Amino acid sequence: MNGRSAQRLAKLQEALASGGTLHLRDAAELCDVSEMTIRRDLTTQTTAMTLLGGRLVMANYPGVTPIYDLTEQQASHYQAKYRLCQRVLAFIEEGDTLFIDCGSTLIPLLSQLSHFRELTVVTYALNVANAVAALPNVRLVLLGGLFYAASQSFGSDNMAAAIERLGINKALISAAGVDLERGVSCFHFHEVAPKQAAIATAMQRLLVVDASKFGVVRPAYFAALDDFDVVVTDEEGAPQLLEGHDRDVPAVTVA
Amino acid sequence: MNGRSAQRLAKLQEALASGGTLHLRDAAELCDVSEMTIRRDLTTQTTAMTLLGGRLVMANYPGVTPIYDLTEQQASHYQAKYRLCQRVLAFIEEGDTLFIDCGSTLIPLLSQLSHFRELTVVTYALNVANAVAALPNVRLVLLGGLFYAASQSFGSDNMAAAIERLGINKALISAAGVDLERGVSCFHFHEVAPKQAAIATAMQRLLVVDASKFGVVRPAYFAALDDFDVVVTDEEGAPQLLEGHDRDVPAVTVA
DNA sequence: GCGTGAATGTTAAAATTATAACATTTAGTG
DNA sequence: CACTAAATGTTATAATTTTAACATTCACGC
Repeated sequence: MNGRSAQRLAKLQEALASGGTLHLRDAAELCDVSEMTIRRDLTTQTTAMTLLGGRLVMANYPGVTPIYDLTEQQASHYQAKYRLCQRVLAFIEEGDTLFIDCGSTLIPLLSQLSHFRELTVVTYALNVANAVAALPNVRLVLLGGLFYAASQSFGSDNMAAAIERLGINKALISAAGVDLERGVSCFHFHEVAPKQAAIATAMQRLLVVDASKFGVVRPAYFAALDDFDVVVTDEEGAPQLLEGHDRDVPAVTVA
Repeated sequence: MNGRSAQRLAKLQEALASGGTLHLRDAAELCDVSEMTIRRDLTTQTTAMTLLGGRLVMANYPGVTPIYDLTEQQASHYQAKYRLCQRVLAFIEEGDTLFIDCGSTLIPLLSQLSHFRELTVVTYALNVANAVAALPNVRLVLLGGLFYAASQSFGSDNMAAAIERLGINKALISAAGVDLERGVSCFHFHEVAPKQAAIATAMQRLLVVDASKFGVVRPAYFAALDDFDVVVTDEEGAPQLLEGHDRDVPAVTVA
């Protein structure tokens, strides 16, 4: 509705672009208007900024993003994820070189890695890289390429080759679908190459999936179930789902 | 001092690790204690979390980090950076493939890129990648490798080769030191290869430095001043510093 | 079991932030 | 130049968050 309002917001957004927060007071001063005007700008226009306790922040930054505060249900859903990652943690040893897959499943694991003395993490996901970059005791190797926003990860021609050059100890792989007959699958085709390369090189292969993925098939197939050494999941019934079909199946660990 | 307190904070930190905020109310519920106890945990123990307007956030996340709110001086210092980037913006054209260097100099530029229809950004810096990842209209190519926390950037053997395979239109290079005689330098040696490769391949080379860098020499030399087509800087006196030494010097643009 | 001190809970007051209502200024028009 | 409407400022009030003080519970040694 108002050009000047948009200009102010743009100016403030520049100020925040490099990270940080701006107190409403300072924002008002910077634009030479009253605090109330900034408040109104924020409610009138659509903007990527939010007011959080009197401070202006970029709403789309990780660490602020879900202003959809974790409520009870989400908190309990988080509990499940957390337990899953706790179980994964038991497989990690001092000095390991871990391949960590994209997606949100393995994110809760990352901050736990601070308890080790020295680790190396190899990943092709931006959200994983950001979490690991904050850990001083973990060496981070990011496999770059073209960015795919949908999975917050990178893809490139020679990613498989790059992975195979690394001495990966344990591959932690996530999936969107796991079916005994039709194997393990994900949503995005560019994830297939890195996943397969990691499975091929790693000394130990862990599939980390919550139970909701069982019996589901997704567009991009990337492995058979018995390509994995261990399946880490979170439901009591899961082992039965996988066993007794007179097939080779990996050991199943329930969180 | 207290094990249970530390445990609670750890639990909360897990919850926040994947990004987002947690209302004090929910945090208290999650730990099954009163809000006051969480408050006390936060003040007693040293933690990476902060309370921001009643919400728990990871203090070390970009977008929250400098709780050292931008005050007046910082805001004016920001103004300088902002003007510098505004000047750079004038060189960018629709459809460009930009190489964007690491450091903080070019960060304010990135949110401005949303005004174009289509661009491609090539970088080896994590902070640049994060800012660009949020822009739907910009293709992001991140050159990966081993992460160097000091410069928030990646380094690898074949980075130069990877850069040379890309059709880079304009290289936006930053520096920590610029000296007419002793050339352009930076702090970290792993930055030399990507910078040089970008300078070698790009069709147009822009050196973006604020005036405080003139006359300064840093450990890692990476280019002569006349390797650049344009120098973008922010002080009136700068052009004179560079001209009249009967040498080839690039065009200088003052913000 | 009792006493002790740390940990936690509860409550009230202070400070801050958010909202709403109304006043004032500003830019544009006839 | 007066009129109008949008934009902005001002002020009061409500809601929320923070702080401080004091009460209660819990764990542990005697």
